[in-house]
Amino acid sequence: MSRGTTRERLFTAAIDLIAERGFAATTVDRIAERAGVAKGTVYYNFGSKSALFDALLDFGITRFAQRLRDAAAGLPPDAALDAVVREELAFLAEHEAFARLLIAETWRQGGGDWQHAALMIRERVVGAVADVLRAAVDAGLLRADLDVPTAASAVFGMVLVVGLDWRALQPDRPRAEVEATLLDLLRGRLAAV
Amino acid sequence: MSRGTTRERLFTAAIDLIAERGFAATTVDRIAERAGVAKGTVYYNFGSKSALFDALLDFGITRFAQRLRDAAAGLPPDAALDAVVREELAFLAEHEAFARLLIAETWRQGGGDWQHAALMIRERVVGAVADVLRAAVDAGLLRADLDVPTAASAVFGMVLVVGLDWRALQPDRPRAEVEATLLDLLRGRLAAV
Amino acid sequence: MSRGTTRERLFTAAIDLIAERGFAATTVDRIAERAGVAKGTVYYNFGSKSALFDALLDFGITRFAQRLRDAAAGLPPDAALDAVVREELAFLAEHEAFARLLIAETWRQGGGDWQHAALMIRERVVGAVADVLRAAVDAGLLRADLDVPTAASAVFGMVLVVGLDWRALQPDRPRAEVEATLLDLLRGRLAAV
Amino acid sequence: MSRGTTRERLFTAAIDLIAERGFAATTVDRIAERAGVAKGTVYYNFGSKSALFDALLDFGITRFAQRLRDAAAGLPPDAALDAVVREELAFLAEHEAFARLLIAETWRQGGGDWQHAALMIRERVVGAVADVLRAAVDAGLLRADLDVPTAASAVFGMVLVVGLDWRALQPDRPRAEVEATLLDLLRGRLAAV
DNA sequence: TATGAATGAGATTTCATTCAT
DNA sequence: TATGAATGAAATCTCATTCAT
Repeated sequence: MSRGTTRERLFTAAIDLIAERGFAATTVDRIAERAGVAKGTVYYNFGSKSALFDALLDFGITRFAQRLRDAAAGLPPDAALDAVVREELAFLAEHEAFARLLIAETWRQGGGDWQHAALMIRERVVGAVADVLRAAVDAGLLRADLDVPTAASAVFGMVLVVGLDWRALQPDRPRAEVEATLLDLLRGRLAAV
Repeated sequence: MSRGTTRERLFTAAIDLIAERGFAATTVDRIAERAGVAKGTVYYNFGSKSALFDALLDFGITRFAQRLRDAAAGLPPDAALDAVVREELAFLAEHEAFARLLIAETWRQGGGDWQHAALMIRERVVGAVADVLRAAVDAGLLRADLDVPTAASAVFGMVLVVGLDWRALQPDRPRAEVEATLLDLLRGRLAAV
Repeated sequence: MSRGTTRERLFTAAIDLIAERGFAATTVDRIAERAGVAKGTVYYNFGSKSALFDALLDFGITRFAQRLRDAAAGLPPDAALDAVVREELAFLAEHEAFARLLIAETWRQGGGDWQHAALMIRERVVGAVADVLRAAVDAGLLRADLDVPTAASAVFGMVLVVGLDWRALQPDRPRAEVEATLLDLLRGRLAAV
Repeated sequence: MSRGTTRERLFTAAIDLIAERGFAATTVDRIAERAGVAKGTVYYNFGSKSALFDALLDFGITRFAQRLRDAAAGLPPDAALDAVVREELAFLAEHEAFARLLIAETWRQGGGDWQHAALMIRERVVGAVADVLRAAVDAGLLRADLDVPTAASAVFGMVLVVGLDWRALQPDRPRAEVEATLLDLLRGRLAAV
């Protein structure tokens, strides 16, 4: 089996398991078992459990950010914002396990390497949202004095939490409904009249 | 040292450590060490590591929910929504470690005990937000067909993520600025004109 | 069981086993088994396998050096030299396992902590021999220009190697005979006439 | 690359590493890495880690013993003893890593394979010293009742320990000085007058 | 002749829990 | 009410060896 294939199998297995139980509670034994390889293979490929986690986080974040950028590419600013929100929700639904992992392992403090991971999230995923907001500001669609980083964080967080709650509490609900509520909220269309 | 004092010291120590490393990665040894007591004392007072965590979560959530309810109490619906957002942000700033713990340990699945904890969050904290939204709908301030649970989740999540990013990335920024951006976003005041 | 007792039992067990197989080939499992304690107890008391080894080396060297000093104490320089040689041989016979460990694990290079251990040997055990030689020089019994450190190293090494070969190859030979050959060699009494 | 070259590169790498860390603590991975070949190449050439070690020990000991015999060949007994000591010291200086390996891995017991290696040392290297001593006894230069095996062990050990201490502690000291002290000690020329 | 990904047995280490004091 | 030495199950990690290429 090629090295690449093995690494991907381990990624998939690890994402699922870490999402379910968390990083610390997921054993290398189980990751190897689910990937269908020997335990030593994890260490041959990644060196340590936490190196596997780092690689996996990097892999997932890169894909996530790229998805958001691709969704917005070429659209006018107002449509781009809707597209980014839609795409984030779609990604969460598709990669629910990774989303759980992201929210559970990201907001750490002090723990050395985790700080680094947290910054990666901000820079790459939230950054994609911020870029769209900034383009909307430049196009005159949003207030010129908008606090873009905070707004990007707010949009990203709102969709993330709503997405996870949706999957956890009402998984049978159609995505369109959840999406509509989010877009209404975002566009200020909550008022009664 | 009184029992109450010992328990409180253990609470504080556990919150800090779990916020830093996560529940599974926090050892009873370190909790006891930071609290300045012997390891056996943890077991004498709480019986087990997870019982300590449950007690701590219950304690924190009760306070958090009560703060949100108190903030909204007696206010007209529109002012109540602002007040709840303000209070959530204030609580996050005051109890940053607990907030990190909350976001890190809540969205788990399959873990058995964790499901229970997750529901407690939803029912008690997000419930406080939902109550305010429902009152606004009843008062005709918000659309009658508003998806209240989703909106509550969105509001709670937006503030939570923005609050943690604020503390992590720009701790010196005045709370008023962050608050203003959040309220504008919530009230649909982002449009350029 | 008191902590002191447990540590001593682990020392004894570890010295025997490391002498037989070497440090790296001796498992913590076997050390614990021979000491009659659980494996975790080794870690509770010493923190790591190599910390146990360091403690054990320090313990053994301290005893060894003290035995040599005590043997020479109060004797005139010429008798002191004989006494030190006799005592070194006696110690090797009594603590054969520790002697094997000493010779096997001491002359390492580069490996970080081992350098430190090697210096301890030199400073404390060989130092005891050097002190006796220096006293003999001062008393006019040995050449004033004697290279004391090298001579001390030579005397120590000669007795060490002879002692280990004796135990390994001819364990039934009386110590007196081996001792006599060593003292003759040392005193320059090998010549035919 | 020829087979001979590969084997030599592996010898050199293994000697250095085993001298630094010991046999058990030296991994086949590191040997291959330092030799600049793939791990499988070690197995292709030697079949196993211990076979590599055996071959290396045999190679080194053969050379060592031969050097001692060559140095003594054709000399009168008294000059031969000096020559053997000088040559041993020279060999240690040239092949310091091998000497460390020798002293570290020789005095084991119970290890099964090691017993064999230990006997090889005794028979071949110390045997060369013993032969010279026996010739001196036969020539009437040394006491007829000299315990030749013990004396050979003593001479070999003295030079070995002094040589390693010299390289480890005072590598810049000229060999002639160390040599002179050893020969004086051996010839009983330590007395003050 | 050489490679290096994969293995799995066995090593070191961790840590929640117990219990005698 | 509190302690901390001891435990042992279960975790992480190592590494000699194999084998398809």
